[in-house]
Amino acid sequence: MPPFIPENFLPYLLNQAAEQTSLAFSTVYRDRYNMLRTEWRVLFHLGHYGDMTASDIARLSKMHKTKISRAVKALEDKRFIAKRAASEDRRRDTLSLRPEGRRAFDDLCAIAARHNARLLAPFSPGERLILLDCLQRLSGLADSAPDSSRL
Amino acid sequence: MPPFIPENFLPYLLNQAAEQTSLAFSTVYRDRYNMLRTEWRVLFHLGHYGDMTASDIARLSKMHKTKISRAVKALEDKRFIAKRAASEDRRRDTLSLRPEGRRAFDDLCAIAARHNARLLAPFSPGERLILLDCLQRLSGLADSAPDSSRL
DNA sequence: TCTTGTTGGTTACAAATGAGACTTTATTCT
DNA sequence: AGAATAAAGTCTCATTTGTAACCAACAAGA
Repeated sequence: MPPFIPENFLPYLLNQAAEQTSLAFSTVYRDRYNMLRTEWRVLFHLGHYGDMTASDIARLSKMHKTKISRAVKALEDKRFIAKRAASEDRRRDTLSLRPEGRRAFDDLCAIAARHNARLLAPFSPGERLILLDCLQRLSGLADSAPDSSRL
Repeated sequence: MPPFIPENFLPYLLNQAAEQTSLAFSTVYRDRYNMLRTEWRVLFHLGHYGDMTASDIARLSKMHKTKISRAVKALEDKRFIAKRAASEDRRRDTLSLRPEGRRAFDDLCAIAARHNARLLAPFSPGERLILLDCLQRLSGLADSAPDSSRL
């Protein structure tokens, strides 16, 4: 086990890495679409996984529901997404991307993909595989991902 | 290069991993010492690297100076650290741990080390090496670490 | 010396967040 | 059916954070 120094303390290391890697991209969605990170995340979930309710997003992204509620309202105001009452349960609203939101999603995704590639570029393919795998296990994202349950 | 899906997007992945891994430990310093994360970080820097000024901590940790200023004040109120005017430059204050702060640091460090070991336990030694190395490179922490400049 | 610019640190105000109460609708149990 | 419980989502308030202005001390140049 490596020695306990700041450079080996995972919570600290992950936080720093997260901030460093998020910085450049956050200016993109902020400057281009005046979005906050939570809004970009909600947009991303809807664009990637398709229509879903706020609580679906909460389960997937592990964000608190109040954060999502606020992001949804902001995205509605921007005309990026639309709400419609979910078929049976009148408590739920199904969220979906409007054409304008789809365009923003496509645009941002292209930039995000490039950004991600640049971030991963310094690592060897083997390192990339291990890094991503470790992070997925640490993040607990695989636990609730919709795709993994369909295997 | 891996496909661009949420589970491979580093900023998102790192954020989720950071939140997951920080959660358990944040309750420790909060419940035991009523500290915020920024306070724990400042305490940690002083405990690990020795006396330094607020701007030293800012450079090392890449935290904004207002955050540090507030954390320093809170730690002073808790009697964990003390300020004294830095020798020459009367703008700077050298920060140092009081005995009480040292005790808290030792206590929290022991718990943090155990926590870190538990987080790293699921990975093989090879994975650990690569994970930590990748994260250090992504975090930019190595850039300004005082030890690396002494090599 | 007297400006001009820079740095360390604090303060003030606006914006974002978290925790929990609250409303409405669905579910379960008797 | 009626009461109790739970879930989806919103709202409110206290806490935390970010941005920028600010003050004091230093530094450099005319």
